[in-house]
Amino acid sequence: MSETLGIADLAREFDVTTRTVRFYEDKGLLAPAREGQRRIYSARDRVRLRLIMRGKRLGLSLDEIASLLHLYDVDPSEVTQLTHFVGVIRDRKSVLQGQKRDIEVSLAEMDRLEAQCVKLLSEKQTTS
Amino acid sequence: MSETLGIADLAREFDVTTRTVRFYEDKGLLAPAREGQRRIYSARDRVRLRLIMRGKRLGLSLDEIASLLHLYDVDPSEVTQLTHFVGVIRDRKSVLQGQKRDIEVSLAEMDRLEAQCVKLLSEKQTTS
DNA sequence: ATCAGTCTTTACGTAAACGTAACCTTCGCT
DNA sequence: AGCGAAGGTTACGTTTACGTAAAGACTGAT
Repeated sequence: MSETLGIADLAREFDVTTRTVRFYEDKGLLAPAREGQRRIYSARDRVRLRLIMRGKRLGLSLDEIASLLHLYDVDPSEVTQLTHFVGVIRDRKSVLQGQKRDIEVSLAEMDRLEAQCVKLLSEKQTTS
Repeated sequence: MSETLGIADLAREFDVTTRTVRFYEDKGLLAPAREGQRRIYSARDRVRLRLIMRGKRLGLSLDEIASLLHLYDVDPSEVTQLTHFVGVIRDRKSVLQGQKRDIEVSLAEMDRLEAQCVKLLSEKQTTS
């Protein structure tokens, strides 16, 4: 019983298909080790897949996710790179803050709608 | 200078193409009046398009947006419809709350990364 | 009248994110 | 040795959300 993590294990853990995992590898989002032909996934790969899934829930494209993942890989040694890096991060932050606002607005609307419905329902109840 | 709002006006206002606006009509998301052949958009159409754009920013598919828009149209007279309606709203709310959480986590990570970079940059500055 | 500009319908093209199918290897059993 | 399960590659199919092009209609201005 080896502790190596195969593709099926990983897919099961994140509730995706093996096809999806291989597709992400084609896209350069994952780069598992190989034991002969077979893919072996490390803890780092799991972290990456977790970030990918979060990105997807946020509505990012795989390309966008790829560039975000790349942020974590860049060796932060050059000042120019670092400066650019900070810019990219700030851009993403403002996008995320905008999305958060949208969500809060939508949630408020939903609360209003829900309250209206509940009220209507309770009225129907009492008159029945 | 008529006050009627044509497709180009609407498209410009929301920074989309006319193709997109017509596409949304095909999908049942918009239903503008007609003056002969030409589409005339009302204030209600503008509100709808605004909701559509917000849905898109939240990563919803057009089909999901359609069903949400439909929620606003339903005549809330039937109890069964109302009950179902409330269920749909609560589902969407939980999805949005999850997304909000994801965003907060991501924002925290970005803050961390940004702080790291700034720190590194200031170190490079002092040693230059 | 015509001519540019704006609108219409119809329809084929496309990029993204996988699904699905076909076919081959390898490993652990019995 | 043979068999099934799991993993591999290759490649075509599918859906979504439009882009883009073709070809005709209408409308105001010159």
